[in-house]
Amino acid sequence: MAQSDTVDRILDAAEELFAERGFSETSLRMITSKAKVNLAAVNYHFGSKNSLIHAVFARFLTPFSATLELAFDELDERTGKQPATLEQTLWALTVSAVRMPQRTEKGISIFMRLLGLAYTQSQGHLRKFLEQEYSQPFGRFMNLLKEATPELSSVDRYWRIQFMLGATAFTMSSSDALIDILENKLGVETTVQEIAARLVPFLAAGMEAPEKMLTLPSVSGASVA
Amino acid sequence: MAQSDTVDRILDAAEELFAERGFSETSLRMITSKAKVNLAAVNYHFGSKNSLIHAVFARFLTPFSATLELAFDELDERTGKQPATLEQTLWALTVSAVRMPQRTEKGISIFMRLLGLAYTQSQGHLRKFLEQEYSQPFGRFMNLLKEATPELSSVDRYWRIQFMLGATAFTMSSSDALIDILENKLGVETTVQEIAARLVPFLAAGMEAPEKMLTLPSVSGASVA
DNA sequence: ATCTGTTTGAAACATACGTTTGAAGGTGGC
DNA sequence: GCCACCTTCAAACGTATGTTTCAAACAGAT
Repeated sequence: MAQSDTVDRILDAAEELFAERGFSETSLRMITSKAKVNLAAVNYHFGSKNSLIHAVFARFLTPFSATLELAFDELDERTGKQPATLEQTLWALTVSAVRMPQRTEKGISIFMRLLGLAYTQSQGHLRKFLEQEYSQPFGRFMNLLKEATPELSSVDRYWRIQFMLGATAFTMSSSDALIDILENKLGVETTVQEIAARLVPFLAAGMEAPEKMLTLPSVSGASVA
Repeated sequence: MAQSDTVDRILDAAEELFAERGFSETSLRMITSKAKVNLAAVNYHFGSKNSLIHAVFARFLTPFSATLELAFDELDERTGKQPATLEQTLWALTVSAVRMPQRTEKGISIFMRLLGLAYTQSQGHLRKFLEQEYSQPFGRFMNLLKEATPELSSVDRYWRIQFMLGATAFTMSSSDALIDILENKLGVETTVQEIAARLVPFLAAGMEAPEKMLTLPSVSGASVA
């Protein structure tokens, strides 16, 4: 029980601290002291701080991508020959994320926040690692989106997918703070699951909006259709 | 020409590096060497690295918030007693951002990326600084949004505003990379202005989506409406 | 009980950071 | 010309970081 204990304690502490403070802002000493583990243990078990970051992601991303593949399989089966709808596709993704086996009660929000950080804090090594490890389910998701929105031009689809990713990553990456603000302002308590459930209709509606292109006034005289 | 030259050179270099790499990942030595300025100049002219970050934001946020107030004034005048529509409000914001006097051609994307970072890299001091300096135009924008979406519950409006902010900040903050990817994939060239023009209909549609709340399956049996 | 390979521990290493110092340059006013 | 002030410069300071070292502790097998 020696090894796995130390390794897991490091992963737990690192996961939480990374989610709270970001990668650069979290030192190995913070991690090891929170994990009640010797400083050298990180480099012994993981080799480097960057590899530790990869390990933190792999620990939840690998089961997640497996769950996701199953959900997509199930979706393919259910819809048969005709393509899945946009809401079905988004919902499959959401359900997979929410259903993930959680280590702690904050598991899901840590998960989301880390994904957001991965996208935002453009750490080159992390992006490379994620791309080469999890490109398959990602590509499959993209294909489903394409089939679900045949009326969109490729260019519009491309940008709207970015908008979706942004809305999701951004909101989820600050979900804790945003939940607190809402509680203080309106006295409403919220879970990450509820946020996800609100997000899906928003994204689907934006994705399926008519393709009217507005043109920007070049200098003056702002008028709106 | 001595003082202003050094100060501006520092601000230019800092702005670009912060946008590229984030705050913690950018050292004063990188900034001063890019600006071809002595290391001590930053602490001499700005006092500290944090104050430099504030100065970088103030330099573009102050004129922007002035432009924005004017755009909102104009909008109020044009719509008279009845509230502005959602698209009008978003459009006023977009036009103000795009019309900002640019120092460089990349000005607008740097501007967006920094705003995104400010939201994401939860640097306590930055958030505090922005809140107390620019709360007025922000609050005014929020009020316009509220008037434009009277059918939304407060909670839904709150979350959908976060979704909008996320889609915008995220996309704009990576706009350079995303534009490159699109060019390589589909051979289409894009400007930041075009992205903004595509963003507005997406956001408006998402904001005005019907408020159906989907419920998440707790354990198994994923079925979608 | 002893040996072997693995894991922990305290300490040190080299490096990078933000900041401070004090002298040297430069500039305008008198 | 001299003085006062502002700005630049090279160097150093103290601290924090990721990583390495090597001896001690431990575990399981023989």
